[in-house]
Amino acid sequence: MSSVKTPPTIRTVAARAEVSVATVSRVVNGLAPPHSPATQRVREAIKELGFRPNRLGRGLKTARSSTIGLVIPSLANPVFAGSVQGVQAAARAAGYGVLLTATNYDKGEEAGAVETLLSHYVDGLVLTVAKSDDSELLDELDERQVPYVLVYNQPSVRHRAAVTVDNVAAAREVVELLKSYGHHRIGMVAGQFCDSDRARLRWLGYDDAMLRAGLEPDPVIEVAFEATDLTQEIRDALTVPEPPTALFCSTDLIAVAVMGAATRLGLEVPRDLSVVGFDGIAMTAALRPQLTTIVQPTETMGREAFALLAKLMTGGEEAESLRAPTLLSHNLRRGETVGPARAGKPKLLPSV
Amino acid sequence: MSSVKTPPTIRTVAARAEVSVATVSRVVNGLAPPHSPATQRVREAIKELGFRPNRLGRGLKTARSSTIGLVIPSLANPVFAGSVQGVQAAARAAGYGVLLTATNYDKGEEAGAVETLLSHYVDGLVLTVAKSDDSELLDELDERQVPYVLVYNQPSVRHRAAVTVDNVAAAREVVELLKSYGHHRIGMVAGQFCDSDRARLRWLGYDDAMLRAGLEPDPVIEVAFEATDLTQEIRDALTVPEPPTALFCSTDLIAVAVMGAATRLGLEVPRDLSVVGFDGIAMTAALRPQLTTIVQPTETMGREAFALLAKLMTGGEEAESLRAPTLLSHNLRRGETVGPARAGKPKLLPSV
DNA sequence: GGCCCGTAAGAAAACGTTTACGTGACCCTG
DNA sequence: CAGGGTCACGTAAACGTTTTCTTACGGGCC
Repeated sequence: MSSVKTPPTIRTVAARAEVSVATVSRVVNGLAPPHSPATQRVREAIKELGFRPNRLGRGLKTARSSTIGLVIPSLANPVFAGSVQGVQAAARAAGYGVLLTATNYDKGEEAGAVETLLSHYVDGLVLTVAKSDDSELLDELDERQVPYVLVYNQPSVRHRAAVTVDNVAAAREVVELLKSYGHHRIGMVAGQFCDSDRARLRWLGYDDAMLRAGLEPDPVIEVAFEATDLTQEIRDALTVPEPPTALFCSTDLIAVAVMGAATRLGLEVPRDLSVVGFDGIAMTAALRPQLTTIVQPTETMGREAFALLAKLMTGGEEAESLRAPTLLSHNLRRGETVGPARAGKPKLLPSV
Repeated sequence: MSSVKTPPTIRTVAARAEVSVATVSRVVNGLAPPHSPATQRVREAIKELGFRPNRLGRGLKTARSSTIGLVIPSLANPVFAGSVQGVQAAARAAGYGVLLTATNYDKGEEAGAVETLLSHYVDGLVLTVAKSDDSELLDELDERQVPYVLVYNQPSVRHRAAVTVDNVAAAREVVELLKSYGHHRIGMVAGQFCDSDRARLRWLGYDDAMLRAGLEPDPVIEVAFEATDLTQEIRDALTVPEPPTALFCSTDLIAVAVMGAATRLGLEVPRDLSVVGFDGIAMTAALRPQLTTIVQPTETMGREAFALLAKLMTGGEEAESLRAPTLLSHNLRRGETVGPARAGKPKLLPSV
């Protein structure tokens, strides 16, 4: 009665088609003569039985699982969700499964996550890590010859495969845009540098552009990535002798939080304060005022990353040449959150 | 030189500890006497060699992969990202890997995705599908005795495991809230019903509450899930003899788009139009005005779903009793997008 | 002291594939 | 027609585990 019928194996098929298992395997893998009578019978048998090769068996033999691992800081940030979507789509098209893990911006978890994935025998990894330069984790992957591609990380060492935008250049563009609107005091709000080398690179671009423009960079306002209420931080940043008239935020999520804080402080964006983000997550386009930000092609980055990884995994001769950062082009979206620099000091609402 | 050292197997360990492979296996699985000398030696050997059991080999033998499949419509909607995060965290804690697939709201892809996952020999599935009631896909899973748990879906048939909120009741609450603000003409903006039974249930609650309150339900304004510019649709909906003074949106993403459209039409929320969402995605709390919406405990739902799935997979006796929808409690967040019903007809900006 | 039972550990057979190697059958060439 | 070469297919040995069945070894009990 409750007999669970076990799925057909290559042997069942072989019996049905009256051939050997080897022949079935060859047909499945496209190594058999395409029109021989045996092949035909095997094809029929496969169809009739609904046979699907068992990946575990195959994996055991070939030492590959047709599965890749994907490590990201958090799904709460849509920018990562975008790349995941891209990786996943590309992987599925190529017959790969995607094993997902989030690290919650915790460096310790990164290593654990990778270890777990490797124990699942993934064939390669797509990673977004905190730091991509002097990373023990990446060093170890290099040593163990595990193929991997970084996304969003922009390593300065040349032998790591990565897909990203030029964070430094993009940040410079932002500063230039703000300057063209007459801003002189431009602040930067960023996630903790130690948790994200992206934040650091964006700051580098900011700093460089400020100096180049003859402006004095403000000390960076460091905030938690997931913070949703930044009222206090922004209030503090604006109650100084010469408060910034514009804030460049290292992510869109932070920018949205900053805009919320501004409203709560009685400021109007962009009249009293200009705000610029970085990432270009979809929802910020629907906001009023629409966020001015650097748009990254998140899904494309994911697809690109998988494509690269696929090449690394098949391990061609040219693999070495692939181990270098790929820079995709970004796009400065001119939204509605940047306006002319305000002249006087803004009046803040008292805190409740 | 380029010799890739192959990872240690159970046999390597056995040799090193001078025991049989069976003993090693037993130690690894905790079936060996905890203090026998042999066990000690095995433990040492494992540590020294850095041995990790090969899941493929194990899976092949035990017919389980300690991997589950996760199917969601899209990662672009943070509400799904939330549940993924929950599932993933719980799964990892339990030693399971998570294979992720997105269907892009495409019913055809659902079946394909599941098929792919099953070919990876996942032990169970966590699904968010378009329709959970008369679904061929779910019927087939039932028949094949694949353990699965639905998330966000709220099947009316009783034998399907699911974790969700009470969509109907929540929608009723929304209508009641709006009514308490004096709204009589309340419109509903929803994703296509055929693509989401959630949208349908929320409409059901809306419809029921309207009738019960003696109000006349408007015809639903159906929009695409991913639509970002709804200006035209909202304009049309408001240029009728008696336009709605409030719009209940079936998702937060739609609500944000509606608010954007309202601004573009020269309307101020909530003065000219009240807007309510559904989902409670984090960013809508940071928006000004803050969105009034039904908050679902997304991450908890994910965790809960995995917990349920785990029980189903170990297939206890009591498994049958688990196959029923679990309703988690939601929360009506009173934000700033609902105000008193506007008396006159709003003036819309002309289209550009 | 003989018997039985419980416990520890080994031998070996699976699990579902892929693939190196072998064996005919066939064709082509000289 | 002999010889070699190609091709289609079969045989069987892996891949790394788990697990059933044995065997061996000590005690405890009468």
